[in-house]
Amino acid sequence: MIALSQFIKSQITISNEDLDVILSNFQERTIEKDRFLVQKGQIVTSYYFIQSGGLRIYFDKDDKQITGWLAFQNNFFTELNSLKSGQPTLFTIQAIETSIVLTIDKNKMEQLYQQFPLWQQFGRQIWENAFLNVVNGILSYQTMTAEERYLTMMKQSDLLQRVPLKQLASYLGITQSSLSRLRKNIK
Amino acid sequence: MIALSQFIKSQITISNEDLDVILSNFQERTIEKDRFLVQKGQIVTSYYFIQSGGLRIYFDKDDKQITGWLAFQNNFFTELNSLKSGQPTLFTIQAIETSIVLTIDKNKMEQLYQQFPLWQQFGRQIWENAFLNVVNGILSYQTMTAEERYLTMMKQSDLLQRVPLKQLASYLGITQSSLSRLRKNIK
DNA sequence: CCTGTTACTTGCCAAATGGCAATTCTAGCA
DNA sequence: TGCTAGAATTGCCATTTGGCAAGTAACAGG
Repeated sequence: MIALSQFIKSQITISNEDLDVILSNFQERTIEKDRFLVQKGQIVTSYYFIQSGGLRIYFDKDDKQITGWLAFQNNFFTELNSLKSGQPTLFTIQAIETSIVLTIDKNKMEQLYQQFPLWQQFGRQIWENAFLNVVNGILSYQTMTAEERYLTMMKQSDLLQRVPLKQLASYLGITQSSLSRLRKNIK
Repeated sequence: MIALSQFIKSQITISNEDLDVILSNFQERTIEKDRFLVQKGQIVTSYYFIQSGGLRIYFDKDDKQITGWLAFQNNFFTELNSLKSGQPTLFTIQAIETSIVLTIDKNKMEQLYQQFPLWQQFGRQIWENAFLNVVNGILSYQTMTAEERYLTMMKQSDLLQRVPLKQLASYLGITQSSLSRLRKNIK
């Protein structure tokens, strides 16, 4: 759990003892490429830290899958809607590539929040950062062409080279054919 | 500050004594229609609760203003990028309509976080909710046409009736003429 | 009431994107 | 090696959106 330790320490100043208590609440889980961390209909009860690999979150619209978000290693991730509401999620979380995920139950998380005020601060900062990321996503729709969004996205992770085109296309808000044509122009 | 009290109580269970201490750190400020709460180049150091009215946040792209987000009464709001980084903001926050805003300095906020762990929880929940809102915004770009986004947006607040068309257009990620044409079709 | 400014609409045409289907490419597997 | 299913590309055409400029409407100030 070195990656997670470092990540936490980059956000808050915490003693090793407290850190160990916190880390002991995480469980390691390996998700093979293309397999699922969460499937639609399930109730999401955990937060996830991506130790290695990458995940995509998508949902079914009509008969198509819409990729809503992509997350890569060293990030926290979950489907917050279901987690907060306790309702079954509409989303599926799938591994882009075999990934190691550290999971922590939301009840444990709440418990740690109470136990360590510093951890509550950590949680707050995580969501502030997540918020900033998503806001940038919105801005990209308001100010960039699909082509610019594509180029920007590809810089995020070289994992994306191996993601099927149609998954990327729906993430960019365009169709597979359009993305294919865009890509031809770029070359 | 009744609106704020109610808002806080809807999020956390807090004693009236603690609540009073917290409320005493907020300052009321009235922003006339079209005037600015924050202007680009300033360093944002406060969080804002909109007691009444509505605000828009925009930035200059080339010679145009891009409306990045709209916020209405009973919501917390700030430009988090500048607030967290301490760098001058690229954004301007303007009153759509004369608004009463309760401001709290980020240092005071941090202090309260330390003093009341419950308040830290409040802060976390605010950002979780903000995150959810913005994620829904992203989804609307991935799954809805500009027309659907327009109709959805108009349901948010009747304040929007009075917002100039071009501000709405940039928020939707389209041009003013396109929105004008859309609107004609809808009628 | 006039005037100037700003907001909004519209026409024209170009560019971007979508929808659909046929074709080509690719990678895994018998 | 050859087959096959899924992925990606491409062609054709319709629709949406953009860019620009001209025209119209709304509104505030003198």
